[in-house]
Amino acid sequence: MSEISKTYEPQSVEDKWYQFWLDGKFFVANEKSAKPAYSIVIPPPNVTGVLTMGHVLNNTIQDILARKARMDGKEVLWLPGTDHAGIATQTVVERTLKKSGEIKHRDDLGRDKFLERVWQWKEKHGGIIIQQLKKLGASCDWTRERFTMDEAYSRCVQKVFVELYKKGLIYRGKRMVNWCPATLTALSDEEVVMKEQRGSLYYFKVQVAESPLTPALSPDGGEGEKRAATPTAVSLSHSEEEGQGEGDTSKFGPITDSKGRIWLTIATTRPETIPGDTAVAVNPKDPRYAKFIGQHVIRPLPAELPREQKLIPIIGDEHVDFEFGTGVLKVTPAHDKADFEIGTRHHLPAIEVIDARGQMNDAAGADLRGLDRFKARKVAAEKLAEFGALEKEEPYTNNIGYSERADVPIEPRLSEQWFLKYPSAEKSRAVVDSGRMKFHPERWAKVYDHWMGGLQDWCISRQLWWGHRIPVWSKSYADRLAAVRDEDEINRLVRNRKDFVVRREPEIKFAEDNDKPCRVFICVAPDGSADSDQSNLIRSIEQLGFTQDPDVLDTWFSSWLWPFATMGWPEQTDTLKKFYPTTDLVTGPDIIFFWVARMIMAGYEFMGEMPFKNVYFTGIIRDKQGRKMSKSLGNSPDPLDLIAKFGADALRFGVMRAAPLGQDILFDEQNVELGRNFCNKLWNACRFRQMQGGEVQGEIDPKLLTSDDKWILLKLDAAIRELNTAFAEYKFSDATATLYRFFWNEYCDWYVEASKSVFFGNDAAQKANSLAVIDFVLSHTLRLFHPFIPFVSEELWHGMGYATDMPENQGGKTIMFAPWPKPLDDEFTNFYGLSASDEKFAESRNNLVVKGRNLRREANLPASKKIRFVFKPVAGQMAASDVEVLKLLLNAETVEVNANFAPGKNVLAVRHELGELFLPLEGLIDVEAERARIKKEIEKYEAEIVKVEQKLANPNFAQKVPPAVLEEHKQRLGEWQNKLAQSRSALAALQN
RNA sequence: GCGCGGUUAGCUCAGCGGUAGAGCACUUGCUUCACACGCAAGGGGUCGCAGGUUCGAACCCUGCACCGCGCACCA
Repeated sequence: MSEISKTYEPQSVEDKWYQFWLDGKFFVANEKSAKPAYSIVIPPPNVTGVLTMGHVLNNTIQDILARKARMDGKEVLWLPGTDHAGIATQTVVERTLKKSGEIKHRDDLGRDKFLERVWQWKEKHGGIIIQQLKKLGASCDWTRERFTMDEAYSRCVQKVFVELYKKGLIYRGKRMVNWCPATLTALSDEEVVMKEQRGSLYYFKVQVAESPLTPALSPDGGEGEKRAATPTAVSLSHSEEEGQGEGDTSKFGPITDSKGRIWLTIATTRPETIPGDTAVAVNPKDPRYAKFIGQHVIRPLPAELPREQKLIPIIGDEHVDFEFGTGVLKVTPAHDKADFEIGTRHHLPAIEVIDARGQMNDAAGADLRGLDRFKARKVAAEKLAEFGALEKEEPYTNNIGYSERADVPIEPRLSEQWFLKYPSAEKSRAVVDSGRMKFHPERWAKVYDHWMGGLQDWCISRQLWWGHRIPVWSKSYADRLAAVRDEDEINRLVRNRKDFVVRREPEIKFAEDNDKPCRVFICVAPDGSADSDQSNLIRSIEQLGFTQDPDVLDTWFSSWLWPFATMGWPEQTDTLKKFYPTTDLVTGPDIIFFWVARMIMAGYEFMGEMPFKNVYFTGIIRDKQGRKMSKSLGNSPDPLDLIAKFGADALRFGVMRAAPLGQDILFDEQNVELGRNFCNKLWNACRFRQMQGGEVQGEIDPKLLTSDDKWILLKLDAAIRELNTAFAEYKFSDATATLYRFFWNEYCDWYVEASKSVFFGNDAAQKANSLAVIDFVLSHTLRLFHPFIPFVSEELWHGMGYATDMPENQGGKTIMFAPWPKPLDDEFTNFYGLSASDEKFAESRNNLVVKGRNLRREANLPASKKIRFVFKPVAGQMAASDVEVLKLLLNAETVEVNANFAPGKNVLAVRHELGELFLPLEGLIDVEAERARIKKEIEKYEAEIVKVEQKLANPNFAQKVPPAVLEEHKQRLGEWQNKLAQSRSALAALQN
């Protein structure tokens, strides 16, 4: 520290050291190192993203772990990179191009041109978040930075696709998917969030087509039928009075009108899908409706169809809950997941009535055609009302799926997509259940287990352009014979290759199926280079008329390979050998299914081993009011602004202090301010040391240790132990709290203040020894701080000269590799004669100081006024050095030690285990105030004594309590009684 | 509906079987020669409610209430 400024100025320090670390290649991991490995892969942020508070939390923790591991002597790899983030990036680029007026839709550019623009965007913005991480101090090995669309990475994705395709785990199917009408792509179940939505429940009636021929249709003639045929039930209104309360199935039921027609009432939230209904379902056990199974109803929409095309069957299905709604369910296999399943069970046709954009198509009929689905809902209800079929519309709130990203209701839609049956699921589930892989906090293991227990196949294809294009080429043939004509050529092309799969759909049976159309799929892993074998193969199959699937893969289909695809897989690289499985993964619980679970499965499937040993789930950062941080709320501070204002260390420290294990964090700028103040305190404490002059002192002379020296060494020891515990449990907020308490309260407030009695004196040997203690404590403390506040600790490490004291590779060059402090061992404590009684004495003396300061305050004497104290030791002598400390800390003119002091009038007194302290007031005291204070004290002591006495009086207590506890209580009682006696005599003295 | 968190000082949170704690905020006094991004002293809580276990409960058990989250959903 050549120039010693009064306050710490991070701006002038941080960039300098970051560059120094980079230049020194201190972040670079060596896979050939003999040191034990520690590794961590960054959760790759979106390539076009900017740093958020969530990133700050997450990456600070990773940096702390990485830096601590280096100091522990580990070979550390913290592997950074970014994710291509399919939908997010494509949307951003497309929106920007639209805004600039360049295009109206991405089709205007075409796929290749558009992708070119995305790449340009990536080159321009992709570096931003990386630069921001550097600002934060992240010690990633930037020489190994990866991107999920790097060429090598893409090859991994393709290889994985082929392998899973070969195993039959990836398949193509027309299924009900979550369709996003805004982004026009399918989504996985995980990308759908349920949201409450206010709407209406529409009740409408449909006529049973077989009525009014009722008598012939009911062979059994049960209860329900009677009701149906009862003339009193002709009213079409289901008034509320009819029902007998909730769950009363008599509330609804078939109704026969005056013409003998039977009507069923259906409740729905989506009348616009009526044209897509292909059945009406009732529960076969429902007495009201069971007899109608096998009959038909007349579907009211589209209205223009002839009657015979409106007939849809009434089917029986256990899925129908007869307590809910009217007990009659309309079945729309093409637009509802549950209905699709019913449709499959009953071989119902599926009629699509809503198109990809969420608009009604031709099949929806003349009334709805071309309308948006929500508009169509209103129109459909109006139409039903017009026909007299709408019985009522009541307000209704239900949960519906939203596209998480586009924030619009998803449309369940039948669509041909690629699906993955998850591999290695059992092993992946077991590894967490058994505790071999640890989750912190542990409770997430249960969430994980639950999800793993209900795995649904993963829809992996997306109708986007930005991403890994599906490596499958296909060609349709009108009949099998046409396919056979190409077969020889295909076989020739793919002979002796392992990186391909050929499949025909549907499977062809010889002879009889010859005239059915089929498709041939060839799945190839291209390697990207222009004149490779694979490229030739692809060229050849394209010449045969095969075309590549236009879809890309879900972003997470590349992310789930991150822990090994970034390390050179599929080669068995030295990096993989050294650093896989990784040690810790630090991420948010919101991507436990998206990412964590899938990485575990990929790890087992492709590496045969778990990808990480520990997973630390951070909390979610919220604002002061507990709201999630979001751009639209504007409640998300820009971490870079905070760094500019307070410094990166301050931000790190503040966030860590506020982040208890796995709990959400209510973030407030005050946290950062606290961090800033703390760094400044550290700075100034070091500055104080510098101002005492002299070289770094190495040797501590045990003979010259003061009680304060011994105390602070013991406190340092305690702090190291606490920190180690906190690290073992991933409790970073505990760690920062310990650092704060140790450094600010114990070291600065007590030790440094006490040491001034030495520095203001003139015993040179004693001064040198105190400096040696300070240097010992500070050089350890800076190391304890380094993982949390790397910049200021490095600055001070050099500025104080501690670096020069260390071997080159162990702190001599950088604090990054200085060894993590060990708790003091027996040899040390014996040599320096440290014992628990030293600790107790110093604490006791400090307590005496507090009491003395109280006396001064009670007497209303200004802190600056030098006054005389008299100390009457209870036994033996107090060391002169301790008396000096008393004098200094009490800001006393003098502390007179007098074993025979007999206080006269107007002398404030306080009794203490070390002795009595007197403050002669020479007539300045406010007697009344003092009496009031003592009376209050007496009340407190009396209350405490009653509490303890009651415990001791309980006969059970003495019998059942451990002896130590009993003894402690007895002692405590004695202490309170002593204090009480003192206060009483003090009160008496004042009455003189 | 099932599950998971939470409920402790004005605020944010520790404590998880033996004298209720921290930081911030608040009050008072300090331009004390490292630091006003500071120093010193202080006020403030029947630990959500009701039972139970125990010599003893903020802490363990059982219910309940409220807040938050996740999963599954019924039209």
